[in-house]
Amino acid sequence: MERAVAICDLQGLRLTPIRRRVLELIWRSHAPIGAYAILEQLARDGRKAMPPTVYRALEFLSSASLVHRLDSLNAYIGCGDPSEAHSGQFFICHKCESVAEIHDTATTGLLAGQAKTLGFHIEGSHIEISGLCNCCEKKESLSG
Amino acid sequence: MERAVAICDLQGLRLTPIRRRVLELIWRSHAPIGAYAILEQLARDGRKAMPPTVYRALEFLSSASLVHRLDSLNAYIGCGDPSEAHSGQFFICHKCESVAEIHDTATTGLLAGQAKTLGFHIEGSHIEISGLCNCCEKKESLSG
DNA sequence: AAATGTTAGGTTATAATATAACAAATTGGC
DNA sequence: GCCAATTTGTTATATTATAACCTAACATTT
Repeated sequence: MERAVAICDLQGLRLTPIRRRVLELIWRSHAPIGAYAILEQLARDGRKAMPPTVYRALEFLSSASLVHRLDSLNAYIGCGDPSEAHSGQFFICHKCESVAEIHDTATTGLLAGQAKTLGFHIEGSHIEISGLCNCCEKKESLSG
Repeated sequence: MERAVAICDLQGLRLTPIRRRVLELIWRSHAPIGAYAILEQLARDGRKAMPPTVYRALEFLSSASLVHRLDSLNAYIGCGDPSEAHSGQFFICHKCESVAEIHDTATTGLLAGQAKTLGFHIEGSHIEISGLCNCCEKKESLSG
């Protein structure tokens, strides 16, 4: 959290109480969390927040690269390394919902090469891979 | 379309009239098309289809690899090469909505390597890259 | 042909996700 | 304090997706 504050300060961004609270909730969740789940949590705080409040906070946090939206899940996770450029690879376990985020420049590079061939100008290379994490796969092979 | 029919026959899948019609509509659209847009088209045909009808057809076509769902758009496109394994890279222009689909085994291989390091078992490697296509980027640079 | 099982489609209702539009409040600079 | 800009509140609604249950079509066996 301190890092998040520092990052915002550095860039002149305002990490207001709501935004900060949403960021905390995302970090505390061990799995990707959806907008309406965040809304429920805020309601427990006593805040009577409405959807736009949450979506605005999420948009702010996304554009500050403090969280990532996982399109395949309609859900959000904290960014493992906000200092990195905005291009990562996400390995999402569809069983336990854990997510591993890596930043592999070789992959990004290959895609950049393909893009060049196509004449395509990449703006955001964000990759979601679905499968089973190590732990869940072991469980599968036991039961199967 | 003939290919689609052939592929289904080969695998014992039933490309019923509705499924076939949905597939046609997806192919005729030059951009990714959403479920409710398909629904409207079906309505113009005179069919009074309801959402589940469309979603079922889409699920069938997806699992037969005849179409791909683009999570970042909540929309569908025809698969450029249904004979390929189910792992492609999609370069999506956020201006004109065109999509280029490629199957780069090098990229898939790199990700497989990363997955191995993580102990992750990949089940579907479907990559969506956002940016500007060649054509739209040129237009941008003229106006900017 | 009748009985049966399986797959596909129809129908109703509702869940889940996301945004538009406008009003009010807060913040930071002057 | 006052202005302008940004942030948040509020109401309403748009968009996307599925649950649950029923009927129809078709295939296989009897």
